[in-house]
Amino acid sequence: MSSGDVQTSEAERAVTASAGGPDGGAHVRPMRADAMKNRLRILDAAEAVFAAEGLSVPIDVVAERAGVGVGTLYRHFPTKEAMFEAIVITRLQELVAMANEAEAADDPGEALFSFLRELGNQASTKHDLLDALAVAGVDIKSRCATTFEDLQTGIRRLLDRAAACGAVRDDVTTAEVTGLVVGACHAAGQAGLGVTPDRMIDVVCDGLRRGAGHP
Amino acid sequence: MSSGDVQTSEAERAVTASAGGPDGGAHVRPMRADAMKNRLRILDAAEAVFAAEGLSVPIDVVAERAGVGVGTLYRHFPTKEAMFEAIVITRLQELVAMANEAEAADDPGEALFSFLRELGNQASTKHDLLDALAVAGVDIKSRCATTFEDLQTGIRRLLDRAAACGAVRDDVTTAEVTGLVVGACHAAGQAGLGVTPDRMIDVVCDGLRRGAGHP
DNA sequence: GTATATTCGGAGCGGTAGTTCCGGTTGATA
DNA sequence: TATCAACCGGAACTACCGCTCCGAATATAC
Repeated sequence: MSSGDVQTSEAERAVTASAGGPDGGAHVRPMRADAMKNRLRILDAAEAVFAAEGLSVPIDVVAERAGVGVGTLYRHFPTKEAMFEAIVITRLQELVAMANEAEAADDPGEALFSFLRELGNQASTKHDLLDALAVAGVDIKSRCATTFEDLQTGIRRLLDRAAACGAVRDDVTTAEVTGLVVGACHAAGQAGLGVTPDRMIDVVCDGLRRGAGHP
Repeated sequence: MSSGDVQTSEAERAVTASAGGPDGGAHVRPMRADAMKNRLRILDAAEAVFAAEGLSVPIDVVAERAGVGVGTLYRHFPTKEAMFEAIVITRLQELVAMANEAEAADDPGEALFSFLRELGNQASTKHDLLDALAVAGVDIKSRCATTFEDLQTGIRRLLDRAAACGAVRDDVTTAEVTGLVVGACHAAGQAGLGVTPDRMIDVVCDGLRRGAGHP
């Protein structure tokens, strides 16, 4: 249950630190006002642009949208991937929290299914989250790895609980379920064939229901 | 029913033309022996490399594997995409033929499901096919478009037939079914999480079975 | 054997994208 | 207000990739 506290670097938490007030460590002088303003603008721009275009968007686009030069951008984030992680990790945390909440629901089956639907909504709305989930497991590097494992754990709990009460089949893995949902979103993301992930996820949920073994 | 005859350019069919013997048109002198040998080596290398690495592989890799320079490669194929199409289109044609065969099967439901399983096998084995199917509908350009539409039609027939006899639900589209299968393969293609598409496609098939309306 | 058109090969061009560097600017401090 | 460290901006550097170009090599025809 280490999903609550997150590893954030000194530089990045400086925003909330000086925004929320003086924290314990006084040895780091607060960030300059213009620097902090720019940092927030960069984060806003990055969130919007990454959500709309995904990870493949050039970094200049983020800089332009934020009204900032690329140099400024690299002052705040050592690399493009670091910036990407800063955005994605909060999205993952939201999902983790959602999964933990769902665990308290009465109907284990419906708890799993509604979470999967929400996962589909998020993944098809935020293109960067979709990208992150699609390659999760490839490059296990980055701070996202921990949070992603938390998400995996949360989904596994939902899945196990639903399987234990016979709501879904018990021979599917967490990776397979997430793979199906993320895959559906990936297909839905393609323009030109007018497909929404909703019905595809319905099909997946129905498929999970079928063949449920021991009630 | 135009899935049998395929549009091939003059240059590309020259291989089979001069290999099989003199054809009708005598105004085109047969390709030089070394050129033909290289063309075949390029096609072999391209198929292997694209299957293993997908479309994103640099063209130098194909050239190196074929033991030729990139200049030679571009002599035979005007662009990288053309080479890619030359490989993918035959794969698509195989799938179209498979879909047409499946239409003659006794059990419409099982015909659809076994085809989807085979589609999954192909897509997860040949990485280039997966790439092509994943972006099908985005760039409707290229000669693949026609063949891809043939494939869509074939799948639609299987789907309609299965829905008509009540084997599967009747509210899903062809794009959704292919999206689910291709999405599953996409997830399975990620190394590190050890997932095969088989069981995911099983889940999809079960999901299609459920909610079948009018038998 | 010679002539010639065809083909080969890979250095190089142009464009893209991530990252660095440094002169100019500006907010914080006294 | 004056001083200075921190910060800004974008030109430039590096790496990569698709593609072109042209002198060298060679298969084919006579």
